[in-house]
Amino acid sequence: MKLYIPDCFDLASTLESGQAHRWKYENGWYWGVIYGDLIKIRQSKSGLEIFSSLGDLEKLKSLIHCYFRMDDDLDEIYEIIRKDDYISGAIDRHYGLRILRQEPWECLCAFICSATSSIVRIHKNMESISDAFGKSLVLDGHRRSTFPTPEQISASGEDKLRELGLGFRAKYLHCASIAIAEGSLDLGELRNLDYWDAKIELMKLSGIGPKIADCVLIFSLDKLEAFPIDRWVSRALEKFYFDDGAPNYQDTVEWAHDYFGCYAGYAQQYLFHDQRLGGLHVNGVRHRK
DNA sequence: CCACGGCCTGATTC
DNA sequence: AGAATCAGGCCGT
Repeated sequence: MKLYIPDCFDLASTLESGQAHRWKYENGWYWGVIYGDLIKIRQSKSGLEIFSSLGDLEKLKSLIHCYFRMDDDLDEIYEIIRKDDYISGAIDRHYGLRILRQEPWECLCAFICSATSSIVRIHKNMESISDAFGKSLVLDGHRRSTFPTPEQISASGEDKLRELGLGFRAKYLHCASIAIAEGSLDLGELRNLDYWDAKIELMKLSGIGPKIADCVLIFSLDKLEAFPIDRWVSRALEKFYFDDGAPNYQDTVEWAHDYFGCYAGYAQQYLFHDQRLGGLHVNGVRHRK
């Protein structure tokens, strides 16, 4: 299937800016599982080419539109957040990077796994969880698994998650799966709350602090003012905006709202990605810090 | 309110 | 090679 897309879209930087954790790049194609469907996707001059394991193309078309937030008017967003030369440079270097609208439960799990971990390990954790509990899918000889439901995970227990290599995060993930399976938390409902109220609800879960809550809110629950502050963003803020060190987490988020406005989260994603890439590669050579 | 140690374990660094 | 250090936080004290 071929899909027309807005001019302002870059598949690679969108999928490789650390928001989503189950995409694999191979020979020009990105492979991933969304909405219980294994798909492969690539970008060409004319649009997106997509192949699906289920083959319901009309449905897939609207899901892709939703997942990549094609309705976001990036040029308008850029205009609002382009407040200075630093953010402006980051925007220009990663033009077309979109925030994703991921499935909330999978997104929550991924960021529970992210605590003091590394990207590689998060990806492995997510694959192990899927392979252990999910449903098998096949496309062009590639086999992947769906991400399991809260019920599938809660039925199994913390020990199993530890065996899968989650470490101390196993308890947090297991608790979250129970909370959602038994209905004491409805992630989808959080879309109806405002940013701060939704954040409070998420942080009632053990193991979910302000940073992970912000990631779930921005990457899956439509709160584009969420402003996750991790090491990388913190580094960018101290380098460009706070000579004497950034204030505490919440005050910094409020500062971001005042400074960048309602799309502060988009600003965060560009700062994050730019900082991470800049730190990883200087003159094409990988180095630390 | 802030500072600190501990938590699991695998990847990366030295 | 083998040992240390670090990695997209959070919790309890």
